Amino acid sequence: MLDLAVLGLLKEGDLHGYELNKRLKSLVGGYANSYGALYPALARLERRGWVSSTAVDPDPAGDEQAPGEPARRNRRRSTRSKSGRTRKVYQITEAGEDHLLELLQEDANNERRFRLQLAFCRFLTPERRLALFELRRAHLLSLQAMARRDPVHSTDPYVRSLFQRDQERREHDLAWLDRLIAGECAQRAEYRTHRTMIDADRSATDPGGQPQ
Amino acid sequence: MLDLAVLGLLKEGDLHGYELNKRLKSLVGGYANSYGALYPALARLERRGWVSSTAVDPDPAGDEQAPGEPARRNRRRSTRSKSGRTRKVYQITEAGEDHLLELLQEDANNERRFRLQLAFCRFLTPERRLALFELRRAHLLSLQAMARRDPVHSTDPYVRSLFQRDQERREHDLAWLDRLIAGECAQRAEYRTHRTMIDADRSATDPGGQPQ
DNA sequence: GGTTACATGTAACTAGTTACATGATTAG
DNA sequence: CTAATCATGTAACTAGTTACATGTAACC
Repeated sequence: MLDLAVLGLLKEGDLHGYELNKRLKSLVGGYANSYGALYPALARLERRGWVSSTAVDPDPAGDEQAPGEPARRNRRRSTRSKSGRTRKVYQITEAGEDHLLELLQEDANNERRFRLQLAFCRFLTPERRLALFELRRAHLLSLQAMARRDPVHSTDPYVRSLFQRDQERREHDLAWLDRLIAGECAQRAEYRTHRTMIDADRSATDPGGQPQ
Repeated sequence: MLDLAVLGLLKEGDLHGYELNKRLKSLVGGYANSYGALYPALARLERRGWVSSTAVDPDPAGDEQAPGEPARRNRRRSTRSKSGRTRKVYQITEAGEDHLLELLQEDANNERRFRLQLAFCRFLTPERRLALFELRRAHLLSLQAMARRDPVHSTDPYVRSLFQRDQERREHDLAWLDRLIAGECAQRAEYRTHRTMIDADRSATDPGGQPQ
């Protein structure tokens, strides 16, 4: 799961571990500053060839930075910015990008995973993205069906309140997902309309087109 | 976490592992039929003296059953009901009940744990129950504050949609919790009114009582 | 001169899943 | 007779947390 998050964040741009962790915290709702998971994950990703790393000196003789580097005099504050020690900046590899696309499509029966998949689903093709949403939708529907099949037996008010909240949450989630799906379809329709208009333009002599 | 769920369920009545797992499935939203976690947990709980177990033969020479046992002839279907093999029925011990009360009060910053705490919070005193709710409320408020402090930077529509859902969920959850808390306070007020009436009855000569 | 933030990492632990092994009983 | 359900368990794995170790540099 961390793999998905890390690869997704690295696809947006190169980062070092500490910075990755900060972004993870805001991305995953209430994620601990759990370096104990992140650094081993980065090492693993590198071993498997999905990311590569570059040691970056805080006081750089390094010249790998952007070509329009600020001049020497304000380096001490601007390029070093803040860095206690040498950082390891990670980049995603081509193999890593392929793997990311795989991770973005699997399952969707896991709340946390789907959250990450959604956060990076823009990297998928529209078709695969829609498939992901539909998969999640099917899962939510099956949960809802299960809940309806065997309703709460308990008479305890706290348990009943809990289960009612669950149901409201499921319904809210489904409505939200449906809006996302509708958005996808609208986009697709827009694209198709656009293409149709171009087609019509290209062959203005055509009389009917497709029915409906 | 399983400890909490198991002790809570056993406090309601003696159960064997297989049955426990079925109840867990409905209690914890979408819990796998994960015997690989349950049976080791039961063994651990027993080692620590929080539960004790009794082997129950499916074709009982056993006489531990309720005194009003149905007669011999329909035993083969009614008392055995369904049992492929010898079951191990677990009971909660006194030490286990103490431990359960501890588990019911710790933290509340964990979604899944709080779910279980709520499911069994009826075993707490009203004071401790209210304290639990307030703890959870404080946690939700801090999450909300955090989200407000650094809002979404991303312009990606999927990410934005995700974070908006998060906020709606937080608000819905808080409102729900507030209703629970209000319920607790109402109960307390009811009790106090009741007691006051009794007090007034007992000493009808008393003129003022406490102001307000 | 102490606290906070930057930066990387390890070890031990918590928590749960997946897959397997085994075997009895019951319903179709 | 075969599939499903009942019933208990183990082993290997996935996933993440907590606590520790280490050191720099900026902020007040």
